[in-house]
Amino acid sequence: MKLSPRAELKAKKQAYVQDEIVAAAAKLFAERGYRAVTIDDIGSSLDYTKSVVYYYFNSKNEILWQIFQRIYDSYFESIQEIRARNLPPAEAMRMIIRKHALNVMERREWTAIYFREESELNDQQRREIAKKKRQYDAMIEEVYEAGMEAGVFRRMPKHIAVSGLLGMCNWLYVWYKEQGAFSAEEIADYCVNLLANGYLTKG
Amino acid sequence: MKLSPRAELKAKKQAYVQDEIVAAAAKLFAERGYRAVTIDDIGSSLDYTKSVVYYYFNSKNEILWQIFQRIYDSYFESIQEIRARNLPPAEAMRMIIRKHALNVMERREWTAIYFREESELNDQQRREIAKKKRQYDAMIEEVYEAGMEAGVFRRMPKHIAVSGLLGMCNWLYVWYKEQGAFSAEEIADYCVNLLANGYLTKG
DNA sequence: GAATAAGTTGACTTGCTGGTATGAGTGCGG
DNA sequence: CCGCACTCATACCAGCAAGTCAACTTATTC
Repeated sequence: MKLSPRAELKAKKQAYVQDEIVAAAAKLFAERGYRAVTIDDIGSSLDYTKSVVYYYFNSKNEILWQIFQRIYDSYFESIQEIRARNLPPAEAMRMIIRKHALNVMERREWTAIYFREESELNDQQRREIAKKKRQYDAMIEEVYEAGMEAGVFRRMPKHIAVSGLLGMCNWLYVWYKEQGAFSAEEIADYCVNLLANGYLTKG
Repeated sequence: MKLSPRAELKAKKQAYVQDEIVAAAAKLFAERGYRAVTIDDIGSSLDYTKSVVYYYFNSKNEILWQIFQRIYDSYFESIQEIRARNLPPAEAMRMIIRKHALNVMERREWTAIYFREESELNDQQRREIAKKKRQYDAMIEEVYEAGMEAGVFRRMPKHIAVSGLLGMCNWLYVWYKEQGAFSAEEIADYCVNLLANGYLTKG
């Protein structure tokens, strides 16, 4: 599909402003919760009026939906990339956990929305997200299964294992602070180690 | 302070109805989010009118605050009790994790509210809860510290360790289903084991 | 059975918020 | 220099939800 230079320019600007708005909205949603944030708030935080926001988006829900899609896609790609390398399970799992933890910390706000505001989506959106979450988990469960078969991972229901492992990482969105004493990388490494070997020093 | 028999009866009934209302509210808040639930909704779910709810509570916030206090207290007591036994760190930590995980699963809905709706509290309430959360974590960090000094726990920043351990447990409120294939006890045991020894089978 | 207290009702107020209508300013293409 | 598309502001509306209130009903006590 060809676009006139004019239309192209328009598309580019619109994409830019949309990004701006989504980012501003995400920040506010994460702080105060979706319902507590008004379109006015979102606009004001960028020195726009409400109608600017409505010019770029049809509804508040549309903004939220964008956040969900973008955050999910970025998570999905990260894992896809690791899986594509066909590494042995132990190596793959280590990288997945590390990357997942880093993603959570780097995108704290978006992640918080992703986990907290699911009930604000409509039925269809919720179904879609639920499906994607299952896909994401399933990818990692496959790795866990392979690890168990290779005898290198603890034998346990893979769903519980993966939910547990990801759980520790996901929780980072609650307690990780950028200003903290440790960098995201350091924390991610601690998590990987803790999950891989446990907190006990046996031997 | 002495109460007349009449006042006593009144207090008893009020306490009962308040419990009912708080429980109903918690269920709805957990499902749909605090802001999305109206006082009418809460009342209707018990075949009361909105006015009845306002007869027993002064405001919507008061209901939420009750939920926060009650859930925190129950968590706190569990840990207090374990700590009071002065067990060796490895034993204590195992019991703490197990009990914490069980608490999360048994009180899924209340826990969800506790973690999701903090932003709906006012400043003073938020400060109070933040303080209590720090206290709770600090108790467990002490155990972790003792374990490190005894040489039985992996050396790492205790705050990261405890946040990680509790994180896996806290996340249960997201994925644990009562109807699932495994009981809360089984899942708690898997978590304890995974956290203590890691997912790798070295040795 | 009167007096008082407890509990309940439904209509009302009030403020807010998502979304719309309309039109004014701006700048590019011709 | 005109006209059109694009961008954005102002004013507005409809609906909703928290909280209030005075009146009413039901228990309890003496």
